[in-house]
Amino acid sequence: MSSKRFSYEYPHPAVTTDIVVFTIRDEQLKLLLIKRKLVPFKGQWALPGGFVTLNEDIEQCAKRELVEETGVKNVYLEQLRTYGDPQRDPRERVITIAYFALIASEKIRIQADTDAAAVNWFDTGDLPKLAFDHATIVNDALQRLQKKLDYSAIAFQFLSEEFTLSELQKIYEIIRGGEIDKRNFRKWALSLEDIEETGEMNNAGAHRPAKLYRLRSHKRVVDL
Amino acid sequence: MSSKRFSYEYPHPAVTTDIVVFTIRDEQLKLLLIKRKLVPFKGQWALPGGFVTLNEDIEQCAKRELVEETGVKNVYLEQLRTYGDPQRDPRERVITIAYFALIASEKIRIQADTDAAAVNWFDTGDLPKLAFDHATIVNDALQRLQKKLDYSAIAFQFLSEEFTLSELQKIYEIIRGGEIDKRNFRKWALSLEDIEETGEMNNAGAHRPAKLYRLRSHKRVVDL
DNA sequence: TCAAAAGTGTTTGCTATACACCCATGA
DNA sequence: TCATGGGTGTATAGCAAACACTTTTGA
Repeated sequence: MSSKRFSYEYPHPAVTTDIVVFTIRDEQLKLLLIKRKLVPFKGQWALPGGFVTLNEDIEQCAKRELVEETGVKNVYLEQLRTYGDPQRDPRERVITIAYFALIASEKIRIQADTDAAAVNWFDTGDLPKLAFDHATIVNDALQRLQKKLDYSAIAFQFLSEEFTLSELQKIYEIIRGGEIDKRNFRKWALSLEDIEETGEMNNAGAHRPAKLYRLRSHKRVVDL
Repeated sequence: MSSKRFSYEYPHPAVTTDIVVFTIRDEQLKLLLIKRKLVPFKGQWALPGGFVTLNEDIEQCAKRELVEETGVKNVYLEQLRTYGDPQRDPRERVITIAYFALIASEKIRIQADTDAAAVNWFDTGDLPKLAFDHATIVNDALQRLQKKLDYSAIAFQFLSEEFTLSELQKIYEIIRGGEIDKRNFRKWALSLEDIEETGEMNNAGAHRPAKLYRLRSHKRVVDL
């Protein structure tokens, strides 16, 4: 059988990565999905991802798949969890390492590519039926995102280098799903060690211009 | 080649689980290691673990390997992280899903088995040189353990069903690596929703007997 | 009666929350 | 001049930290 060239003494599962990419846009938390071009689950929406090749690191694989399938790059990426139910893929045993990615919406231009028939952003409150166990993965990612808001500076990943405090507050409100008092929020934000004024102002709209801020540590995720 | 019976169209990495098992004993945080019987790293100390078989869930695999190699069962187990550096195993591409386990020291009777030449508990402050990238994995597990102390009831996993507040305090002191004020600690512990007196006392030693407590939720890990 | 661990409250500072008005700009 | 979002301070309550002595038991 010339199509089965890779042989092992013991059975080996296939290994993939899947990436849960979030952004914030139109005042909503959005999730990036692709429409599958191939079986199984052909035509259904799924997380971008794909098989780990033999000589690439798994994080590299996640980044590569993301570029290949959606055109998205330069994201904040962290490992979420590995899913290994023996039945999770109807083809063969596939273990997937899920990643969790955040990106500022201005940095993106998505485009469907080789393995995807379409790529789109979905409101996290209104997702289509997902292929495989991707609904579970998305749930876990949402929980992780919410928890991490409280003890890390992860929210800054949704903003560009320079941002106003109102923009930052909006991020927290959208992800937490509730209003936050403006004065208390600003007091808290300004007490963070690694936030600083740029000196510039954001003149946008018929209202008082807002001061611009940046992270001193250049958008690294910092434990608070 | 009769020894290579498993063939695939694309290369598949091997997948293992490795388990970082902690306990507390002799007032020290201890880690369970096995001495490798086989190459590579024959004779070196390593985390217990082994290959995922085709039809078992990865968590099942971790539990099975733990029993097989060390005789340890009924542990608290959670997934830590997946490690996939292409060079981490000299034999072939091996991706490992690391787990993180805690057990009360009284519940254990360890014993070396098929794949291990020896099994032993090591002080986490004084570990031998470890095989593969296991030193990295252990470090990650230690960090996770310390962080989780603050926002979960994970420390109870080190105790048996019934325990005294002094025993509980000791756990926190050992893992944090510092003394804690007794009155403040008790105030905090007793304010936890799911701790309750058993009514029994612990008459041990030439001193005042201590009240015994238990967790209402029977030692589930609860977010605080 | 001594040694050894169990048990017990109050004060103080910090941090989170609640809350309402003036400011600067463009249209 | 008006609509829009930007910007600011104080009072209160709840939580974390500091701190020392009495109690009960077995040897």
